Amino acid sequence: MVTIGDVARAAGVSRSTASYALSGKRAISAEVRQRVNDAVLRLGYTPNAGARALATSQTMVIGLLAQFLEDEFAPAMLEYMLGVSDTARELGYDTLLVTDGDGASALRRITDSRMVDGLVLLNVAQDDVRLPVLRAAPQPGALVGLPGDCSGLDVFDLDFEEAGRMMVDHMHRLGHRELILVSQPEHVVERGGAYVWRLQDAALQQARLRGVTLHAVFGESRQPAVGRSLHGLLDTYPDATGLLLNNEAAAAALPTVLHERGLTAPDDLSVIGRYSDEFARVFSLPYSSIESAPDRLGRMAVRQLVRRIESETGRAEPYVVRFVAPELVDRKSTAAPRT
Amino acid sequence: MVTIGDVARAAGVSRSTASYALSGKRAISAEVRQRVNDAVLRLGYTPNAGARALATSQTMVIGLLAQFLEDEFAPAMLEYMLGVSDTARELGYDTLLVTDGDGASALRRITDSRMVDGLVLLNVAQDDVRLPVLRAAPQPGALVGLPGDCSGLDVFDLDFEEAGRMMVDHMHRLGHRELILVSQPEHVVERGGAYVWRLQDAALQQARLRGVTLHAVFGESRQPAVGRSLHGLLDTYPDATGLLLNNEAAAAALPTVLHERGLTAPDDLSVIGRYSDEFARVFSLPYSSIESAPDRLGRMAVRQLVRRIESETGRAEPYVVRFVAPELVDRKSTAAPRT
DNA sequence: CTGAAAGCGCTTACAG
DNA sequence: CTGAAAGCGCTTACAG
Repeated sequence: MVTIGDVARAAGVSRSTASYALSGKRAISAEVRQRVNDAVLRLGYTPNAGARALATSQTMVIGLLAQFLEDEFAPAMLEYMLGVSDTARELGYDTLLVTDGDGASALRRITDSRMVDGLVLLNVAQDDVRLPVLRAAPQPGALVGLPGDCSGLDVFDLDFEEAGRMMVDHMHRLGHRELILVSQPEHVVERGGAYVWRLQDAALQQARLRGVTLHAVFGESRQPAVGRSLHGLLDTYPDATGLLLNNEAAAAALPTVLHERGLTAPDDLSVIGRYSDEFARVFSLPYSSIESAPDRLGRMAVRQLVRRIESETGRAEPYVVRFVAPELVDRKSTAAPRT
Repeated sequence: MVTIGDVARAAGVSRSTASYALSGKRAISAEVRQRVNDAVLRLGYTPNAGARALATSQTMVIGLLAQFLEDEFAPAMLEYMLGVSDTARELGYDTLLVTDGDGASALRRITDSRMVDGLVLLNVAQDDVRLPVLRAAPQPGALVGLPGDCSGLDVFDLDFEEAGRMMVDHMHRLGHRELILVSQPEHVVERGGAYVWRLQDAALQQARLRGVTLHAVFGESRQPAVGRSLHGLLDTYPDATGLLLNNEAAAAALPTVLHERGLTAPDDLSVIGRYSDEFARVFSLPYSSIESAPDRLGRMAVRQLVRRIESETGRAEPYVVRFVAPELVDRKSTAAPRT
């Protein structure tokens, strides 16, 4: 292994001078800088990450905690992960991916051992057991997903309340008076998936306001249950003319279900989902949707995290809770109801 | 930060004794061991990962290189990633996720700086530019995907040749005499996605052997092109009675396409894909498929990698190239052709 | 503008 | 069975 000592010797300078020449942290004569750079190239020197971390207390790694729970939809998670990983790299950080079932103890392991400079948590629950660990950690943390208690952390999420209202208003404006809202499975709610009820409660309230009947139900997230459950709903509420989906798995399953029933959107049924444009493409989903902006949320979380990591003042800045405004991407799956 | 020095002082022993008590690498009196353990618990000590890495030259991290290319299908990649990450954790390793566009220089960065003890590469191409870098690295590497040159590396992949033959034979046995094989986009082939032609060539040969007409074509991987291309194929080969898919995006788009044409599998068309059971569930795909076993391949790669990392003899063992035998998962999407 | 030295927090021969 | 010391490869005050 070639060390900075080798570089220094080859350049005929001391190790400290070699180090400073590379970091640029103090003035170095042009000639010495040149000799050091030449030596680096000639020997193929790269600083040892562990040694640097030990000396500087900076690892240049951020931890990404992603939980892949049985009843959650993995492909949706991937988009957040890539947003985080790509942004981290742009800002000079590598990403330690943690997918442990037990997120709290994994988090403790990573933070206590100083493997990372900061953390991004995905899929954050109302009363997330990882948060007390994260608050107690010496590293700053950023969340994608709104918990009950945001203290001491930066939080980024879609404005699910507004998304719920938008869905209802859009349908109401077209003339719909009876709608079905399919949320995530009840398990997700029980586990504290706050976005489920944030969207649902707002939608229900808006429906009351507009005089619209809204049947709010929990969906499923795995085949074949998700398909069966959609069939059941359409059987149960035959007069509903619009379908709102806050459930990626249900959205992915809907084309098949509609096909099996011989229905077409928007002729027979108007449909609005809540997922990203990328998700729509990947799953060939022809339904209008509220853009969930996973890449943007991942970027925002990492940017803020790195700001806190890198600046003294950043550490002390007040914590932020930032909501992305929902946007409706029109894919022509809604229309006036059949009369 | 609490260090092993703090633990040693609290336990009234030297730092080396504290270290040995924790590692168990030499005999320690029961009483001292007890005092050290108590101190660890009381102070909440966790070893500093960077310091340990520096002292031992072991990071207990493996690097996972995943390339998300524009014309490849991300959700399929996720399954491999989780197989790797979960297995790594079981074996005591964390996972550094690298998703850089430029895989070769990212790989060099990770290996030169000694951030990882070993590497798993996904999505390996015939003439993968990352392989020379990996071979030159001091850490061992394992591949998921078969390159042209396997020297110096452990390689794991699905037996795509056998998969191609199985698809053709299965259809032939049911009485089909004209089939369409939809592969990945031509870009994937040009970039060296060897599995595309490994399956295709074997399928073509088997078709000749059986007297079956096989139209082998490149598909697309993004909406809306993938749907249009499937429509085009069904228009071009109206007499084909069976469809073989070596293209996850095409499989995901097929339900919608068949719906739009008013076709049903297997009544109007027999279909076999090549994807995992998990993928079938996630995308609600009702088609029989050759199991691509991403989790198993990820596990195998990590197991072998860790064996090489951890044992002296493991380092020296001959390199392996191991193929997973394809299995056909029957979802009742094939039948005798309509006469 | 440059160098000698201390220190980051571990592990592990070397001594006893 | 235990301790004092060296060393892993860096960075960064401290001196000049």
